[in-house]
Amino acid sequence: MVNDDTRIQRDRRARILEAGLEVFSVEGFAGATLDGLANVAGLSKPNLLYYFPSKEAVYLALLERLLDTWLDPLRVLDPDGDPVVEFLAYVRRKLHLARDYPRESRLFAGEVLRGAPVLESELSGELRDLVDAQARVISGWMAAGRIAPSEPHHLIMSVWALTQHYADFAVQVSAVLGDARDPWEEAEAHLTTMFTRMLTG
Amino acid sequence: MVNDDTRIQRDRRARILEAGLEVFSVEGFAGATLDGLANVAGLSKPNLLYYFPSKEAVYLALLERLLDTWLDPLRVLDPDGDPVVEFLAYVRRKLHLARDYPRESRLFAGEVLRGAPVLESELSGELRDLVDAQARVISGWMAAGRIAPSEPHHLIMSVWALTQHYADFAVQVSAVLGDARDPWEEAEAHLTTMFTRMLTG
DNA sequence: CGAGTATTTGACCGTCTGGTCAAATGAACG
DNA sequence: CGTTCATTTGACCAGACGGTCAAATACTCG
Repeated sequence: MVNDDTRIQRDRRARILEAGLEVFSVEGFAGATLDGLANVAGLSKPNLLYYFPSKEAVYLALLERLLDTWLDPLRVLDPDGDPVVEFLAYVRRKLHLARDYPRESRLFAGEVLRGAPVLESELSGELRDLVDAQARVISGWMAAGRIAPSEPHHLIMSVWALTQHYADFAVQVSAVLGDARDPWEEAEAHLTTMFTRMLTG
Repeated sequence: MVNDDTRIQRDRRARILEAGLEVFSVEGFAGATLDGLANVAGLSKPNLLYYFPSKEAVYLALLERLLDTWLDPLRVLDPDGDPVVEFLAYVRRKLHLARDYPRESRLFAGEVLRGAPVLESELSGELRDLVDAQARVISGWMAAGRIAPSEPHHLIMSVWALTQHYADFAVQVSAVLGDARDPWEEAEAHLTTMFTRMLTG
């Protein structure tokens, strides 16, 4: 049989990964404890270790699953579409990803902050290739005079920086804006304005 | 006597803070160990604890010192200057701060990522007040039609996000750009372009 | 049911960690 | 010189941590 995972195995693994996301994204890898992890997952510590061989294995499994999801929005840039529309759609997709999956965003941020000891190879492999490819699409648009010129790699990184900021620095954003305002709604308007002006020169 | 710190005390405290910056900014608070800290500082562990009562005290002292430095560039916005020049100067100052003090940037990022348990009060106090004040200056410029309209708080946060990104996610930036390019030089050009277009509509 | 397998757990272990303490060493100064 | 205070250290401790293990319990299926 290809899939000999029992119903229980799938359920437990899912609960552990969910707990890992919750815990690692706040406490970081070093700050998280197996006991805490097991607690959140609703399992005993040895029981958790029955499904994952170590704390690091949980962390690794999470990061592995993460990168794909994280890069997905970038894959969809359509070279034949309207450049401004296409790019703004990308910005919005990325912002919504940060809004809907802030724990994933923080997990990723924590990993990269610490020098990306785990993700390093994927960053200069998969990530770089994808960015290069999309940068070429954007370069094409610029060369055709369809959007204002700028450096495509930095343009893409700007999207990451600006969107993830609202998830990773949520506490700071709240402190600055106050509790009455909706950061995400305002962020969408702000980023739309910002990138529209950036692209239309 | 007002200052009864000996020469040795000043030297040791400085070395410990320097070591703390080095260690905390990479490993985070939880990941750092007193032994590691003492090692980097060139002291024995009990000796370090002779100058700071606990690991947390070192971390706290670092953060306390940090916020002021961190907000300084924002204080200098001159309402009577040319808006675009003033704002771009702020962007450049902030970018240079990130370039010259990446460890401080990462320390701050790590703290906020974890929910800012230590800095929380300062964020909704000192930080918020300063941002509000400068946001009013920018609002004034917009009302006078001297720069294109946008939401001032988000505009300021955009500067933070974009500049600190190059320090906090340095590994990722390097991975994307490759080793041959100079991220900081390119960043300055890119951010100048971006904010010029943003401000001039 | 019963046999066999999957799952769960309490008890345990070696190591690391933050922190203490008493004793040793060093500097300053009359 | 000797006294006094500042500094440094090796030895130590209690608790937390990651992880193991053998035994107990639940589940599956003939």
